[in-house]
Amino acid sequence: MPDTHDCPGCAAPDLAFAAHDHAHCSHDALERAEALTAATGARLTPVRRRALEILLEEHKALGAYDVLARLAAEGFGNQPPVAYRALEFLVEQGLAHRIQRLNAFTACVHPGEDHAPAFLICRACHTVAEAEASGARQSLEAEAARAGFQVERTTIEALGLCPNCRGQA
Amino acid sequence: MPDTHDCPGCAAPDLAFAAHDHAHCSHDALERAEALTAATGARLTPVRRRALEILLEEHKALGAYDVLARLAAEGFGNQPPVAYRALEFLVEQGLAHRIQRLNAFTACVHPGEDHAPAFLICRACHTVAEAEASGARQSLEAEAARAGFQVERTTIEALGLCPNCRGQA
DNA sequence: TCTTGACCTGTTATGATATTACATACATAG
DNA sequence: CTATGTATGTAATATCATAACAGGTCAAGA
Repeated sequence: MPDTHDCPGCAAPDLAFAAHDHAHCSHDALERAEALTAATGARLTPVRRRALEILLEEHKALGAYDVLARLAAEGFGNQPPVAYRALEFLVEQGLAHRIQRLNAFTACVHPGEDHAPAFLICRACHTVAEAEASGARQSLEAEAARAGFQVERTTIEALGLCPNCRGQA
Repeated sequence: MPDTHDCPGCAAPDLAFAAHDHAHCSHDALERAEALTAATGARLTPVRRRALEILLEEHKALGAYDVLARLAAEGFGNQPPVAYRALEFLVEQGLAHRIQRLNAFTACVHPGEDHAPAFLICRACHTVAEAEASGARQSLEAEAARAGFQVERTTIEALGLCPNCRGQA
């Protein structure tokens, strides 16, 4: 299993926006997913695995129905729960994330590493990058603590323009 | 028009979770809303004003259809766009916020003051508190800048337990 | 005054997202 | 082999959101 230094997500915070060997990038994530689920006993079944592969194809967020259409075309069930269940599993296992702002899902770029992700969503090309949010998360927790609030889950997302689309505007 | 020191939102970051004179709190927000819209020329029409009053009744987030039902019962239109348009106006004017995690809306507790809000959402009682997110937002911007990403809008939300519900668990 | 144009409200229709409930299949521990 | 838990498939429905168009109001300018 690769260590942290091999993790493309960690090595390049702007990974999603930069040209890179995406085949390697997604292959790596898939391998990690297999290792992780094997380690915890979670079952990465064919639908689930395929759903993850679909999310890994691009650094974008896909709606459940987009994923569903792809799965259905490949012979899996064609009703919404098929997609929602697979996606829910991936999110629970930390293999994918839900982007609240888009009601959509994106593959995690460094599964298995404890991380507090923030998402950078380009409104022009719809690329979604996963950035480190530990600083933001800490601030948020501190503010919450002031109000006596106990944080369980956080949503930290930014909408804007990625470096590529900025250039074109 | 009251200055910052009269603002209940600023005075108490845990306002929503604490017992307080809510009649004064919501009345105050409504007054501010009137002053603000008058100042900018925006039209706080009857539906819009009523929608804001409905949101101000509680420190919770209401779905568009909840607001719609209330409006319809009072003689306004009963089709979705009626609610969505009023809510959209309120959000644009900074009089309400959209809570992405809940697909719902909540009244702003200190309209008119430039602020970067974070939301603390209690999963037990569904109270939504507006906290200061300038620290978190700064961290997020810094991280985004590292990737060359230009932030336009942020979503910063925490789901967890409010002080009251924590005690009961 | 009349007209124009901007904006607001209402309604119909539809689209997009998500869940509940139940039936069937499949793996594996006993 | 069979009981149990878990995964998958499907039907039906609930929930959230928008497009498109019609009619109303109001104020600015011809």
